[in-house]
Amino acid sequence: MARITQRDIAQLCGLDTSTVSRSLQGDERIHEATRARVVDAARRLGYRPNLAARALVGGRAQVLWLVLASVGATADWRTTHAVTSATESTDYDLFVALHGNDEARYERLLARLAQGLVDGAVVLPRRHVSDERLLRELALRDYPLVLVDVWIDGLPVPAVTTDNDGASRLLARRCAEAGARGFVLLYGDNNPVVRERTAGARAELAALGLPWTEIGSVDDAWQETEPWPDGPLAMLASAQETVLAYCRRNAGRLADRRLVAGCFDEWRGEPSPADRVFVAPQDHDAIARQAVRLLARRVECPNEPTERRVMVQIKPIEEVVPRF
Amino acid sequence: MARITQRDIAQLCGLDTSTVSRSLQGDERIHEATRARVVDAARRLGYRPNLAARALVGGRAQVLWLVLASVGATADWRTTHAVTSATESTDYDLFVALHGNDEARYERLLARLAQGLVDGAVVLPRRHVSDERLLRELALRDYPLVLVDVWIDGLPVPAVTTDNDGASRLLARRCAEAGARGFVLLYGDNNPVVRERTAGARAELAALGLPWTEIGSVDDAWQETEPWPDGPLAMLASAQETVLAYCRRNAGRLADRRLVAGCFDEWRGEPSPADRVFVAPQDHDAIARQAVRLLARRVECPNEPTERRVMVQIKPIEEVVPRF
DNA sequence: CTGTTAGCGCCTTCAC
DNA sequence: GTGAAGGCGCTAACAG
Repeated sequence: MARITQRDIAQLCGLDTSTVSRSLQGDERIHEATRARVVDAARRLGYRPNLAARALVGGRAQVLWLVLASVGATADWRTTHAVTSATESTDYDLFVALHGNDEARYERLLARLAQGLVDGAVVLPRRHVSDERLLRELALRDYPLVLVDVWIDGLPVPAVTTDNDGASRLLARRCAEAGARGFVLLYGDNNPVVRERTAGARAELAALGLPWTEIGSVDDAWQETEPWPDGPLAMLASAQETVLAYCRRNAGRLADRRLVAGCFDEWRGEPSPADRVFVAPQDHDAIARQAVRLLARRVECPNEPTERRVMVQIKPIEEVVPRF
Repeated sequence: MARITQRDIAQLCGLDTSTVSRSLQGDERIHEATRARVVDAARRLGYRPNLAARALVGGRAQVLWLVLASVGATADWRTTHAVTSATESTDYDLFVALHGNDEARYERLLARLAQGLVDGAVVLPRRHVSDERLLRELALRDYPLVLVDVWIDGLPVPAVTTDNDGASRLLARRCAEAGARGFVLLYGDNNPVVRERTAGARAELAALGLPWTEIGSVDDAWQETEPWPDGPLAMLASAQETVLAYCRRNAGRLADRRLVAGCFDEWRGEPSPADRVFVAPQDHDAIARQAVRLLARRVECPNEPTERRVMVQIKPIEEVVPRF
């Protein structure tokens, strides 16, 4: 695999390598005939520019990474494809770096970021992170990073996420409009995202004057400090699974009440204990586009101050008809 | 993001950059004290080697790619994770390059391969390939490539695949042992893999003296040139879906016969028209390991002749109990 | 319009 | 044991 370099072309054409370089870049100043000769020779020789050399001199590799644990879950590969597509329209190439939640692999990957072959990274943070030392270190160096879907409190890295507050309010309102008279909030408080969803629902329900209870774990039962008005009960959660698990655990109490359910992203059409089901579909494509846009800008204008958080609206809330 | 280079360390320590370079590589000849000083300074300054420079001088980037269309399908992300893990134990890092069956993206990706930032690639060929010009071109240059799961006739690139012939024979035999007296082979002939599976089953059934028919498309009905012996009928295919589709289309003819089914990889426990179901699980982990091993060797010993095809045995055939 | 020169960051002879 | 020098392939500033 004898590597063909610009020098080979230069020799063949009786030119200097710098002329070859300029010709290949389509430099205005080069005589059209010369350029044609060079380009032709390059093609004939099967010349491929050496990107390592280019990255070295340019200080840029025109490469972005998507760093995430794995691509098995639906949400993960959707994001993966969305980010890949979003990068299409830029001057960058995107590659996926998987760490499989393995500590060593994660460290190794992040270490590679600041080593000249990657200009920036979209990071899907691990769910149960104890120590984000490495991300923090990169952030300190102003290495271009963008988080998606989730953000990490205290980490000075921009994040592109759903407007969880707004989405949660919409979802609660739709359930109220469907007649719900009491609300069970199953978002939990494991991370900033679900806390924001809880807060949104809370605010909306307060405004509507409807009673609610917040459940930390699907195993907890809810309390009505004073009896709630008659009428359907709404269960709101991030995921379908949570709603179903809760209904299963509290089948007894729920047996004689009509139910409404609301969750994010999708309801996969399993038998449902709720009469009506509403879904708030996150706009993963838009999130990916924004993330890539933000990242590219951070790479190209490192000094420009950057938004700390970009909010993306959900797609219109859908009502799903569950199969029985 | 002022990049720290070996020169910074050299200045700080009052040494030459070459000494720094050697110290950082753990060169034997360097005075232990010097080495310690250098390593310490590097750590304090937050030095990260520039991999573009290293790739340039070394001619190697220590990077491998997995090139595939997408990671949505189960088989694809399984392979992705398997290849990622298999690379763990090598000196290479692996990144995933997705082309989404988009012609332009595919070309751009393959073009990048021979450009100094990637030492070799595991390629999961596209299913419906008209023109593998680019792969052929890379192969011609002896660029290190390895195909997995599938191979392409006439393409001089090593492939790591299941021993489809052997697997298919085993599957046929198990169905015969379960009492099947007639066989419908639904593998089709779209690609070399399924042709090999057809051939394997054919050979086994000939040896067992059992009758079979080969169906090109699930829409075709089968012919018994002379009536088959009484007893259960076996339907063999690469995927569960094919078996189910065929049974659906031929529900009438099959209604009064007992059925046995056999397929590759998995049977996802849907209601089944067959009493007994056998699955030949491909060993994706082993395939990935072999592929990475082969690729690494091709990168490191470019002149050494390479195996054209590596066959991996399936895992033991499983009987699945379908839910009704 | 094109050649000369210098340098990106690192590694590797070759000297001392 | 360490320094000096050269080069990997490419680009950019400066000449002419």
